[in-house]
Amino acid sequence: MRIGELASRSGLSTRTLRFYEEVGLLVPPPRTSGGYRDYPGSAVARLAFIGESQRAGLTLAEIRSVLTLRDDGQAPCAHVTALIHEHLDDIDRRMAELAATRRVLRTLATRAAATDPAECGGDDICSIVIAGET
Amino acid sequence: MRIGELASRSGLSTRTLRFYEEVGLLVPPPRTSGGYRDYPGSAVARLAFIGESQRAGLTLAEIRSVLTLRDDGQAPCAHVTALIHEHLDDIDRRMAELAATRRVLRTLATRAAATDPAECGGDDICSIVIAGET
DNA sequence: GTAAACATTCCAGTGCGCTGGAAGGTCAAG
DNA sequence: CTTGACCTTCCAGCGCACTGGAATGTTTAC
Repeated sequence: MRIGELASRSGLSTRTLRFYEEVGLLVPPPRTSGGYRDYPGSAVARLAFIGESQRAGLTLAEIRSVLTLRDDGQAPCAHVTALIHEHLDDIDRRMAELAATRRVLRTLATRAAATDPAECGGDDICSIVIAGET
Repeated sequence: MRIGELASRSGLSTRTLRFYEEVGLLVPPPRTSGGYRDYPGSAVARLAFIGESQRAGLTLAEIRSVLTLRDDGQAPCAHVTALIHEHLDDIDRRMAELAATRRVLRTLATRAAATDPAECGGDDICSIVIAGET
């Protein structure tokens, strides 16, 4: 199948497919006599795997590492399991960071609600963000 | 004060300070006879404001927009309040996304725990990520 | 007088996942 | 035979917040 068909079957652009080849996610397929890429049917499943892995938050580099193992004939189970747990930890960290930022913003929102714009204009830049000694 | 002193007082690098000037967060200060930047004391408070705004999750472009209002003599209260609420919404969206990704990963972790590496090796790439018809 | 610490400018790169344009070659339908 | 859809390569940029190096100039301390 040519790149356009693979694109519409996978929901990706032809540009993205060529990019995936460039970064090693897709094995360079054989070419037709005219020089067109000629993908095997299995490319669709490979792209589905890539998409699912992305939805799980894996980076392209990590996905490539899994695919490379597979292409070398090795079972990637252990590697995949490790990646999953790394990402769970990562997500927990990021959620904690977001929660902290959210607390900061909530404080500012409260302060904003209590601020009279008329009295805003002291020496500081913005008494909502950095509270003055009021 | 010269750039090195401002850097150590603010905890930023001299590179970052020059970068901040380049992107319009710092007003270009006067220069000494030797061509060195000569910052007013108020630059410290300005950088504190920038830092606090960043901790609240504002982008440098947004922070600049607040500072520009201030530099033009206008009270940025209303603008700041709007930014705060935009970011709160943004954070809620991102936390929901992270939670969704986390659910995907939890599913994969469960599947990984139930996967026997010995039987991994079918036609698919990884039965943890995309479950086969087991 | 000389060395070290500090400053200047300019250009360019980082990571991530694409996306865009230009200039051209190939193939099927009419 | 021409049109138009499809394909090719190459180079370049996005957004974000910096960071790095090179080559050079200034100030301070001894």
